[in-house]
Amino acid sequence: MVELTQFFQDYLQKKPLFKSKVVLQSNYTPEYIPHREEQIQTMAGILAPVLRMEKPSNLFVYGKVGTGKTVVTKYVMSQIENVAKERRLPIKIIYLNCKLKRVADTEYRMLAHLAKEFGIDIPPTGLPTDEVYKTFLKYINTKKQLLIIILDEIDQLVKKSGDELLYNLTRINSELNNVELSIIGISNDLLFMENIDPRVKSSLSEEELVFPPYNAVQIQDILRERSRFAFDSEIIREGVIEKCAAYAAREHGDARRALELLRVAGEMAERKNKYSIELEDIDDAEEKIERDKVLDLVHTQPKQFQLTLLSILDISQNVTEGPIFTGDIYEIYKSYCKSVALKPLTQRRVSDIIAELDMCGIINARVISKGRYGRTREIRLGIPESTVHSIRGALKEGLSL
DNA sequence: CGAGATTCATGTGAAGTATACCTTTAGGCTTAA
DNA sequence: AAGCCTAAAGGTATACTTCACATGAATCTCGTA
Repeated sequence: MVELTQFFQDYLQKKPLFKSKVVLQSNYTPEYIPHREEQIQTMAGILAPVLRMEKPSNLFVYGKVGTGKTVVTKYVMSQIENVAKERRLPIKIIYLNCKLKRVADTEYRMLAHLAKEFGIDIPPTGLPTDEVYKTFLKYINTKKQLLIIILDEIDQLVKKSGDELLYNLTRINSELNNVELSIIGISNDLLFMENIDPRVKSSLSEEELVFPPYNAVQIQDILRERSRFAFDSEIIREGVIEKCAAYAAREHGDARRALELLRVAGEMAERKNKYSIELEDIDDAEEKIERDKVLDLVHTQPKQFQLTLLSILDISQNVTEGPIFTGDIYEIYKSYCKSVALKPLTQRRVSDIIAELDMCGIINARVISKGRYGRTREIRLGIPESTVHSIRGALKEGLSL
């Protein structure tokens, strides 16, 4: 006990490594966003009419992960909100991430979530979807106002629930007389609009904005800018920023990843009682991020998903080489179900689950034909070999195996 | 030898089922006039 | 008679199952050169 007290004492005595950790977190909206002046300007231009209480065009934002779509959008929105508040303009902006499982991944849930923003409670199930529409519309139509709805990662939603809901959304305006509603769709998938009903397409993307990936130098700028607020200057060793940027640029210029790398590297260093961030901390950070990402994702998934993943991990450890096939997974999965006393799902369902795991990026699955020997998914792990073991361990523990 | 038929192991779509939850409604009970 | 509560009826969303059919290249079959 005494030792622990001492430990905490020491901890507090120690000069903290971080000056401010928030600025490195992914939900932080910085004041200054390097290399996105153009996009900010354009977006501001498109949305400026709201301040005159005119409905701005619907906007569609494209760009790969970590190119600043969300940050820029949120930034512009907060600016608009500020002005609106100052002038007491009845403008309401709602941000909604459609990817979050069990939050907004169906039309119904998206609406329910939207409604919740207005303080309307919609039950998790039971109501007809168009009834929810009516309730929602009726409520927002009671007051004259301008509404901007931001649908982040909208491609995920449409992939799951079809593009009908987009059509419904675009039609909302004609049902309302007090309210003008604009939609900002954000998509990681550059080809997203290709397979969409042309009617919807034209009305939903009246304006489009493309975010190109950052290059390594730009990411360095971003990192420097943020670390200025996050750390004292002497903490970051030579080459650290460069290395973070290089790691992140390796894929396609994912700034979010770069920032996360830097933050976690800081945390690693802090835990090692160091007062500086060195190159090796970045490598540790990379591994930890990968592991945490999967773990976090996995823990929030239903047991069945966990079991399926565990089965995949199992095989990949035993069968070091070569791809994994659905049938093998299903066999192992079933045996695990037995030992956890859980009713196994059908192979049909497990097949879908595997497809979903693929969507999450934990695994890479693709359908191949093995000719005479049938047809199956060829599955490879999408996570580094080094983390497999610890993930597997954590999974087993979580399932009390 | 090569074109077409077969075959395997599973993908995939549609339709059905179970469950959990919703609103509506009708009946019964209580209460107050 | 009005008001309130309850339980049944009728409806929906979601996760899952069942059924049936689709796939597509390795392999087989068999007619032909």
